[in-house]
Amino acid sequence: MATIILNKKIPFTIIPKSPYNFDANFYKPSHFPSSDNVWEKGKYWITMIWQEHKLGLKIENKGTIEKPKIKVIVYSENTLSETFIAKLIPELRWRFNLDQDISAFCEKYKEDKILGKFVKKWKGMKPIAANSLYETLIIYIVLQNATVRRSVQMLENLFEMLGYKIKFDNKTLSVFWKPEKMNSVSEQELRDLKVGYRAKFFKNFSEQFANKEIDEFSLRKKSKEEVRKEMLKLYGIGPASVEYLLFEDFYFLDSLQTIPPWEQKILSRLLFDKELVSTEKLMKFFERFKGFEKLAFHYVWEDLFWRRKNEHIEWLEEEIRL
DNA sequence: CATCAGGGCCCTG
DNA sequence: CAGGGCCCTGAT
Repeated sequence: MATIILNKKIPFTIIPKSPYNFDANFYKPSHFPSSDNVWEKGKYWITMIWQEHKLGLKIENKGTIEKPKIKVIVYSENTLSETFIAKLIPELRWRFNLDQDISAFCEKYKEDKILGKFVKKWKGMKPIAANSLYETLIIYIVLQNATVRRSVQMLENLFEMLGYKIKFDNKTLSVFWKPEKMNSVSEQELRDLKVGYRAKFFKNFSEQFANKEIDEFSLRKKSKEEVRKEMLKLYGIGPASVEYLLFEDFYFLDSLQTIPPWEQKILSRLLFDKELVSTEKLMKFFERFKGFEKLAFHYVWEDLFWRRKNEHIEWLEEEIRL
């Protein structure tokens, strides 16, 4: 696959709502790595396919948590019009969750005996989608019933067959494909990429996206229960995936209905120092953060994975099967 | 070498 | 509502 070089660039500055924690938002250490994005402290690169254009985004932190400011450079192959950029900006504001106000949460729990230390450490951290809904669904499917290594392998195999490589700002990254493209290949061709039974899930929802039966933009305006209902209709999306979607992709901060087995094991150790605590008890633990149950979960969860970058946590390593 | 479970979900009974 | 099957892999 030939690498497409992106030479044209358009820079601009955008201001997120305060508090906004650049590094904790653009980089989620609990996520598995994907070649469509890369993070360094204060910097982030991601690819995007938007209105037929393959874009490279370089995003830099130029502010602070209290006074956030972000510099964006959009790289492209062809010159982009002003109207294109004008329409792109609101999408970036959504994808990187620049407008959601979480100051009430940070204020309320900064002295909390459980959450206080996490809020102090990660003030301004919130969910960000970064990818489109379609791309996120692909990621959630490769996550299912697989170890990290295999999830990475499946996604990279898919990139190789269906995606593109672009080079900008000295980074070579993958770009996702459009649903139409995945819909046009056979189930067997997908299976050859070692995605197993997931092939039929991919085919199924790629077709729905290609036929415009799913509209991400109207979903964003719907209530949590409506989104849940719509997403559960998708073949291959069940309770665990929907739980993640509601928070990470639709930004419902209170969405905590189920705790999947892997999360259950890790939270049991982390919060209760026990092998296995019932999901009911774990859910009850988060009840005190009314309206912010999942955001509270996120602070505790990501903090653990940030810690993992610097210290060796034996029991955690055993749960993260590579 | 064989067996098994894994960061679920679907389908059946 | 419980439980088997699904794909592929690495661990045992």
